[in-house]
Amino acid sequence: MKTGSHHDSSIEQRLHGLRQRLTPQRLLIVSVLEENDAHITAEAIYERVREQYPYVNLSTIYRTLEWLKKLGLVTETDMGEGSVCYHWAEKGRHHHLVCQKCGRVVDMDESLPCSLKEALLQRYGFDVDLSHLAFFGRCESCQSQSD
Amino acid sequence: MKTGSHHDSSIEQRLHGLRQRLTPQRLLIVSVLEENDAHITAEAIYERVREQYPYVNLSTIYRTLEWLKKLGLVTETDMGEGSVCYHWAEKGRHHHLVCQKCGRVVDMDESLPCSLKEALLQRYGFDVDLSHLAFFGRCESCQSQSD
DNA sequence: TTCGCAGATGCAAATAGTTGCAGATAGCCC
DNA sequence: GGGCTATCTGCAACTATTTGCATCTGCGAA
Repeated sequence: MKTGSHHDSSIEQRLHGLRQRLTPQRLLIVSVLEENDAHITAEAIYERVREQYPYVNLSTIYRTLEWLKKLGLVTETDMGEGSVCYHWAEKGRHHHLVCQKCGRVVDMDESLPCSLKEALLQRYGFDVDLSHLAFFGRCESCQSQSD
Repeated sequence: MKTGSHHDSSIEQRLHGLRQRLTPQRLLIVSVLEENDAHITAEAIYERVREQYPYVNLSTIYRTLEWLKKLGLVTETDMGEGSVCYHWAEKGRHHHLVCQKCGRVVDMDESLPCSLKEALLQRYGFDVDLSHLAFFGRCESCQSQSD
């Protein structure tokens, strides 16, 4: 299933430029991720891809997500919900604060993690890859309550 | 298998004081963790406990680790090695910087994460539970090298 | 346009961790 | 010391994810 040149997206061109193979499965997985504003699980991507490509295998989804992660095109976050979440990296870098009491998720921008990153580079010479962090704890409403 | 009173450790007394059940399995798991200075996986704890309690089940190990985590007696860290690591919480709080290139692990004390924690409390009103963090990236030696 | 091959995929098995259920038991109360 | 019960445990099944292997295929080179 080779898309016509007039359908080629910029991501296809970029991947082609990086000498990466573009299989039908990969193109579909990438488009599901690009179209998805929220985080998405591997299982949900699998369901979406199967709509157009019924014989795709779940292990291919996982392998492709790993490949995209390695290329820096996707970020992966464990929100503590039992499955890891994925997010198209260009849809904005941010992080999360997950309340362990009520489950509320507060988004956090990059400024504080960037400060930490710079401090770690200074102190330890270590260059942290701040892809997509999730910190667990208690939100404002749940702090006064005990367990 | 009830330990004699002269064998009761302070942790047994504390757990008893918290109205927590002390089963033979739990006592053994706790002692393996207390004796272990480094991080340890669930599987390794299982092997150690089986030496003295052959019929213990791996699901009991996982359940007990979850219970100890909830009590704040153990911390859990994913060092990216395929299994989560556990550490007796009183053996010192620290965090890790894991190099994705060479695998080297740099220990980090609490001061920088504490700064982040305070900043998050100020900015978002969110009280982060800094139990045992692991940040991934590149160490000093591996930064100049490409993938 | 065809060919060859490095790498992708599907399949099934494996791994780390979780869960439902029935039976066992720690420990409190009498 | 014995009884009772809430909770723990072992077992087997399950889930999310990874991996080995054989076959397929994207795509660059001729």
